[in-house]
Amino acid sequence: MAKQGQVNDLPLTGFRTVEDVLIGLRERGGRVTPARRLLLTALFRNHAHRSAEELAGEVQAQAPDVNISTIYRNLDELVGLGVVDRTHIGGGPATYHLSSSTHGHLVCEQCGTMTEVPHELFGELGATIRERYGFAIDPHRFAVIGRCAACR
Amino acid sequence: MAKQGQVNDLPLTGFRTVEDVLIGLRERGGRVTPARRLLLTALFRNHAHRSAEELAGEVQAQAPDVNISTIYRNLDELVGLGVVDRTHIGGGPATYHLSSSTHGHLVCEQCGTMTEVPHELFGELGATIRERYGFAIDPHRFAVIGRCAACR
DNA sequence: TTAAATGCAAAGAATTTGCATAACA
DNA sequence: TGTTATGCAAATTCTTTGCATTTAA
Repeated sequence: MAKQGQVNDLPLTGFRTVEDVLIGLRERGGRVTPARRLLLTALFRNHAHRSAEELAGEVQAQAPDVNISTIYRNLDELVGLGVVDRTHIGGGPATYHLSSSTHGHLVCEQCGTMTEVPHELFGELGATIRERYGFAIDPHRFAVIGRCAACR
Repeated sequence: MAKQGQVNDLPLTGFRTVEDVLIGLRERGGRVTPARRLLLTALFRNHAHRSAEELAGEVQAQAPDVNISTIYRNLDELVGLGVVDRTHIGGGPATYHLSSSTHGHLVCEQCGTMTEVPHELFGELGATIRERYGFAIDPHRFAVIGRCAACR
């Protein structure tokens, strides 16, 4: 059984709206609460990377009583469901944003297999490279050469 | 003037041994202390990514009185000097390791220019990809396609 | 001698957890 | 009604900082 406050964490895919996610959540045994709806609304409002504290601020603008621990618990849940991506930057707080479906590729130099991986994986790298070298990664032509699990 | 406990932080390059770094440090107005020598010795012993706490443990095996705050202060200094790289993984503690000179490439899809960038930039990405997909990036064939500063 | 480095303790920031209460389904 | 979710406070983990003391040069 899942521990308290955590729904079945199989990936939740194909969502497009706040209500989509909430419905998926309910189908998995979770509950639709005001805090969850407000958090998702904040996340859907824009795709910027925001800290738990920033998201809490946005939620609290509507519902001042929502505690930051509730934000953390719900973010953990959404990360587990694949709805949200978490990124740890520098020494600062983790940032969260809706996971996107764009992707990069892992190309095996041995068998040529191409594995799609979520574009988010490269997000931080892309930002760093742009900053330091003025080099813009082409997200649609992003490929990494190496050896796949099968060939190793 | 640099604040207390911090030497001139221009990059310190071309070091190969613990003593190299210590000499460079002294030339910049820093001092050679037992704690620094032990920390560098630990870092040079292997290139694994280790947390401040793990490094403190190795130093304390020789000199039990060295405090973790001294480890943190010296690591900060070495990072500033370019001798050590710091990586923030997951939610856990930062990890440190000697900076290496190996590199990857940024290939411009327009002019074909190839820019070398320190391999460390890809370190975290490589670890993540290996973990999640079992895919091993070839560090010598790591190339990223995009558009260079000049062509943008 | 004197500025830099250290030890120690305390503060800080980010996140997690325990538990009683509230509220979805 | 029976869990699940929440609020609140306290605990944890990692890191930084203030200050008196020590020490390298």
